[in-house]
Formats: sequence, structure tokens, C-alpha cells
Amino acid sequence: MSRWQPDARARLQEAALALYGERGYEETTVAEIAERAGLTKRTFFRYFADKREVLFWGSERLEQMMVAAIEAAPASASPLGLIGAALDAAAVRFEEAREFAGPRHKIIAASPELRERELIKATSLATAMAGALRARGVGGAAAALAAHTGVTVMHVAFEQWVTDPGRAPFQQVARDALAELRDLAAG
Amino acid sequence: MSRWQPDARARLQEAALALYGERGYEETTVAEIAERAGLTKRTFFRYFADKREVLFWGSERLEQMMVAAIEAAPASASPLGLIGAALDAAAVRFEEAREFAGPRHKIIAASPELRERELIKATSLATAMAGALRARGVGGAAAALAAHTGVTVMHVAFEQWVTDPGRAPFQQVARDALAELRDLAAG
DNA sequence: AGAGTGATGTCACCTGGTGCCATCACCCTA
DNA sequence: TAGGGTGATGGCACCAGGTGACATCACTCT
Repeated sequence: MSRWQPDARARLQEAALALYGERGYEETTVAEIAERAGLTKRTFFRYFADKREVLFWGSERLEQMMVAAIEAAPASASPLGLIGAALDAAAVRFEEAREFAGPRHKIIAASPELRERELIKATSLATAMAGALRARGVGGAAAALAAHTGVTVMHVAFEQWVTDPGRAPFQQVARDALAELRDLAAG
Repeated sequence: MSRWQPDARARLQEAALALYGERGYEETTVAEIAERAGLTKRTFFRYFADKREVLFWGSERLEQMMVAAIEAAPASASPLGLIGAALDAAAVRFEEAREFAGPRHKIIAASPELRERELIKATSLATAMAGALRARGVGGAAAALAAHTGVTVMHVAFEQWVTDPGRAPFQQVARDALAELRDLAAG
């Protein structure tokens, strides 16, 4: 019998998601999360930089996957095609965590503090994507604009996907959203 | 002789700007800001919701001015023309506070916490502008996209303006940036 | 068997932020 | 002119997020 249960990080994440969902983010204390996970406040802060970050752990992984998708796209791809490839990669990631997406999204939407954190993650993602686009030869200003727009499209699609009772695959929703953008830009 | 000096809010803002600039945001405590302004911590929090907000007071005013500019634009204006009108209004506001723009921008750029706050202000601004665009007949999704893009252009222009030693008027920098965007979208 | 290592607990501490009540200058009115 | 609002401020206690320093204990390696 080991002294410590395994997967402390995952237990903390589950406990946080549950408590934030039950009582709300602000009404939940870090000590309560830790207790529910069978740990202490101090240990919580060893795994997560702050009370918000527990909901965003893994966002670097999404960033890596979308950047990799841009890097791996065929040489013939247009800038918008590269964004499409990145969105396909995001689809894979979102479907992986499908079960948590809804509750997590609801919690974040309800708290300004968490929305702030989400926005800075989105900016970080857009910056990384812009770098990847530049490496693929997309011009500087266009790269930043395309990346930010791509992230905006992703959020729009995510919102639809997560609130859609039928739950069409994210990939399809995202592709539709991107096509809509294309029409808007053309029209 | 009155018990209180006038303009407590302005004094707190000046003290905060000075201290954040001298020591950095995180290294400055609210008690220190209050003391420098001849007040107490408790009073600081009567004027500002938190330690960050002292740098963002007045952002509703910018929002109002940009929205008003969209509402007042000639009926013949295109969506991009409406964004241009909003940027002109922003120019008026920025030139008003020209002397503080540089230090303030530097402080915000140096602190993730402050960047988060700036991002949520930008989102709020974009949302308000999108509403004004819709009221002017711009279609729903296009309105949101145009508004967010407009705010992005504003930030790009601001960055150039604030770091430019020659300090061309913001209006001119913003118009150039908008023209660049137009070319990108067309090309 | 003993030293080393890594995850955790414990404790003290600082700071942001809030609720509650006291204080005091000013204004208004009788 | 006395006295009762009123509004801005101070003072204080308190909670929660977050951190540094050190102790503890299971496990591993030699």
C-alpha cells in the first residue's frame, strides 16, 4: 500500500471541475478542492500555478497539435487551408475531452476571472499559430490576422458544438464555420 | 481648509502609474499606492474594483466614443468605413491621454495579469462595436468579425504609435493600418 | 542497512479584497 | 446659531489566494 494515491493532478482536476460546477468558481476554495482530492492546499499549488489554471491544463497540448498541423500541411495549401488543417487538429483534441467540454465551458462562461484566463490562452495560441504560418511563408501582418481570425472561428464553432444537442462532430462544425467566413470575406 | 484633498481618484491613478512604473506591478502593494496618494487601502478599493482596474479606468469612455462614431457615420458608409470612423474616434481619445499612453502600455505589456485585463476590455469593446454595427445593418456574424478585426487593427496601430519616436498622429497610423488590412483582404 | 530522492504535509507569512462601524467636515434647515 | 443629515474617509477584523522553508515518509539504489 503506497502512501500516495496515483494521479494527483487528475484527481485535483476532477475535484475542481465538480466543485466549480456545483457551487460556482468563486464560492469554491482551493482548500476544498484539495480536500476532495485527498490532498492539501499546498499540493494543489505545486500542480497548478493558481486557482484558474486547473481548468486550462493541457492547453499547451492543443497549441502544439495545431502548430504541428500547420507545419505538416501540404505545400500547396493556402493560408486559409492551413487554418483549416489547424482546426482539424483542434477537432481531434476536443473530441478526446468531449465529456468535459460542456461543463468546463459553462463554468468558464460564468466567471469573468476565468474568461480573462481563457482570452490570454487564446492569444497565446494565436501567436504560436502566427509563427507557424510565417514559417510556411505567409507574410507577417497577414499571418497574425489569419491566426487570430482562425482562433475566433474556432471559438465560434466550439460554442455551437458544445451547445448543440445533436453534437455533430467538431470537425464538421468548424469546417462549416470556416466556409462561412470564406463567403463573408468574398461577398 | 477641507479635510480631504480633491480628486482622490486621479491621485490614486497617478500614484499607481508612478509606482507600477518604478518598481513593477507585482512589486507594488495597494497600501503603498494609497499611502503615496495620502489615502488608505480601504479607500483605494472604493474607487477601483481591484488592483488592476486603476489602469483601465476610462475604458468605458473609449467604448462609448467608438460606438457613437459608428452610430453617427453617414448612411452610405461601408462596414469597413464604419470601423474607420470608430478608429478616428479612438484617435481623439488616445491623443487626449497622449502623455500617459507610453508608460501605461509598457506597464501592461510587462505583466500577464494586466494583459489578461486588457484582453477582456478589448473583448468588451468588440462586443459593443458589433452591436452598433448590427444596428447599422451589418449582418450578425460579419458584425462580430468586423468588430474584432477592428479592435485588432486598433491594437496594432496603437503599438506602432506608442513606440514610434516621431509620434505620427494616431489617426494617421490607424488609417494606414486599416488600409493595409484592406489590401490584405483583397489580395 | 543506510543514504538519497521525490511527493506530500505543516506552518508561518504576505497581500488582495470585503464587511462593518466610527469619524469628521460640510450643508441644510429650523 | 444649534443641531441633524450626508458623504467621504479611516480603522479594524477577517477570509482566501499564494509562497517559502522545513519536516516527513515511502520507495529505491547501492
